[in-house]
Amino acid sequence: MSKQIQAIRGMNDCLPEQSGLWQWVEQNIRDTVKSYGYQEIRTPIVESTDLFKRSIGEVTDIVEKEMYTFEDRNGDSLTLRPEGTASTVRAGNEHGLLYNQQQRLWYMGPMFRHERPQKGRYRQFHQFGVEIFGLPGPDIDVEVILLTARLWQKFGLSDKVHLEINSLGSSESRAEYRDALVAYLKQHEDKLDEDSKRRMSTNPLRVLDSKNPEVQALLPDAPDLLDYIDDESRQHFGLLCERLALAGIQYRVNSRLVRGLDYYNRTVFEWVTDALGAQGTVCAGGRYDGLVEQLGGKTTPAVGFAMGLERLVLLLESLQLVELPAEVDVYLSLLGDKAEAYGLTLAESLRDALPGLRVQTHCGGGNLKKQMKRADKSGAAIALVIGEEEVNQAVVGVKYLREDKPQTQVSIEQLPSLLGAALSQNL
RNA sequence: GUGGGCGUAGCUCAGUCGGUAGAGCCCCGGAUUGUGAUUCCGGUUGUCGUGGGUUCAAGUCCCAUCGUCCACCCCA
Repeated sequence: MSKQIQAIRGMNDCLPEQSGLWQWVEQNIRDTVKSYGYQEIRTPIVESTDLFKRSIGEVTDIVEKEMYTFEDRNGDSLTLRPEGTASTVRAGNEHGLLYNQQQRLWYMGPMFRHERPQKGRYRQFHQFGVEIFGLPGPDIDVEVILLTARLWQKFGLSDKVHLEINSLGSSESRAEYRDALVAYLKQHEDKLDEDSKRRMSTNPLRVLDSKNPEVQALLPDAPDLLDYIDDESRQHFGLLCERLALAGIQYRVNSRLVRGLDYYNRTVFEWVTDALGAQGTVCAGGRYDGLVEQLGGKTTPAVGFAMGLERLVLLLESLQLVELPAEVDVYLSLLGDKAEAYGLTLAESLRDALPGLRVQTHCGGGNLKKQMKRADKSGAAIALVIGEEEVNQAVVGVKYLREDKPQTQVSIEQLPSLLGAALSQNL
């Protein structure tokens, strides 16, 4: 036997056992964004490397060491997208969707980051995201948060996640704060660990969410981000908080919440769970009013978020909140050549008569015992039994696999209405 | 990129002091000529991740390597 080829590290197969839950999640997401009037945008998985360098920030880990970057045959540097916002903005600029317009867009699909895999973090992972353009006010910030809250509701996760919000202010006030923070940290440099010292030069704000207790101990006396934000941002943030409260959304202001990506300003938020180990952020986003211009478009306010679908699915699995219906409603057991030939066309006519009915036809022959085992395993509520007798008399045996009802025999004519009534909940 | 745990049947795992490889589940057959899920009986399943080393002898000890999981970093 030759050596088996395996999937690439950190890239997972979605097996039949899991695909049902994934489809359920995806369907709920599609229904939800539809109910807000958002439109889908689909962009390529591969983009110019420069797009991500310019948007995410040159010195972020994502760009420095986590991108799947390779050369095209003509020497261009291409990258498998590590997130969805940059591509959306690129497409929006390229097709004139953003200038002087309002857009409420969503996307869902695979993203790629070359990190060491661990629970809730994979090299190919999937994100659902929303990007809104042309709306500067806190009202739309509230709307996208409400949309996420509605999703938790649908998923039965409302009491498993909590919302943290913050404002980063304008890019100017953020820079001011950054200087103040660095000055403070410099005074206490002897107490900082290696990571924090490194962050001080690369992304000082991220020292704020260090997990090192000694570093954390320094922070209560450190300058507070919310003291530094500009008046307009303060007002924006005040309205955001007010309207969230009005909408009945529980939140916690966390003035140490910063986002890793460079392009955020003003509102940032995170939905966090403690049920996923170290990767507790299941959804995160914020405002990025400068990015469209940074990528060559006209100044356009924007806000959005991304949700990690693996984390979401992991959460749903671990809490066992979702009970999916069986994949099959009716299993057709066929005994003998005559019944086998007959069965395939009968199944087709049932699918014609009852759209939505899931019929599985037994293939491969075998005795009835074997076929009933298959029927049971399929999850079907009803097994139809057809042998030569039944074909000759134009009847079928109807056996109920999930309830205590005697097996009956009905004519072919009556079968669709009987199935329709028996399975009305599923159809 | 750094640290730690784990790789034995399709799956979950046991395997003592180094002495010729085990269980449960799954699957298959039978008890029941055409009736599942329950019960009983029988059966199949192995490059012990890979390569090297120590040894009379390695699943077991040592080294390397690959894979995987968890954590750090970072992020959804």
